[in-house]
Amino acid sequence: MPKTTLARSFGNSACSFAWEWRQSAKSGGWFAAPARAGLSEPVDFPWLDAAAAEVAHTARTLLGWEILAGGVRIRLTEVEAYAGTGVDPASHAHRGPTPRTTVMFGPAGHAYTYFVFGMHWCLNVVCGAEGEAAAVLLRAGEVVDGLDLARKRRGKVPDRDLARGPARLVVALGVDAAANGTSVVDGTGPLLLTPPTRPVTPSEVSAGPRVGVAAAHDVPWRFWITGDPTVSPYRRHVPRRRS
DNA sequence: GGGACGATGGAC
DNA sequence: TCCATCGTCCCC
Repeated sequence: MPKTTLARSFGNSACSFAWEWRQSAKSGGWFAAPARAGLSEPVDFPWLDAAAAEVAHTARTLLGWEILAGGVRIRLTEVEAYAGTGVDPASHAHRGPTPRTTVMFGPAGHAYTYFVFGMHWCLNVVCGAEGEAAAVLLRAGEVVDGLDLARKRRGKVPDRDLARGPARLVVALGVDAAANGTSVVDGTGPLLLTPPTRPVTPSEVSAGPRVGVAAAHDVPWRFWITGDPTVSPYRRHVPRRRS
């Protein structure tokens, strides 16, 4: 499936909606506000292009979609958008392709997994045009099926915490590096992404800065279902203490 | 080849 | 608030 088709299919889903982006004169930070129906999406980021903005659109339309793996089904409640080379300084693909980010530059609808802090795995869905290297980080969700299995994998934690955070979500799904580069849309890999059982409406969605990123820390490309208990807490980037 | 640091999570 | 722990990537 071509990348552009995948992105478009998300946009045409039941949870498609339009937003507009503005910069607050008071705080200087970016925020997103719902736009009138039928209004095309304005792109206000001076350092972003239209393709990059489409990643953010794809990310928020993924809320409510369900990711299935290893007998556990998770309804996505929190995601983040990351754009490609030379566009988004917070993206792994920002400086161009590397061995690690090869998958990001490949076909849409494939999983990009990466190892972080020497101990955790995180899961992205590649999207956008071929070579664009855009991806959506799956940050959190609600376990809607395979609860016992998820509990077994995550240990003794409250159910709301089973997939409350990108690394926790990966553990609950039981996936690792083996999923890297596999399709999440055609059933040939360990992961399968399916449309919402409970659609998410625009009024339910909040947007804000991405968690823990140092660069572009004010870009509101984190999207979550407002008030959902499975959404992870916001934490700003903390610079490493120098020895 | 060295070293700084991270799209985190869990213990205090 | 602190820090485990190691792959990645920049830089010398």
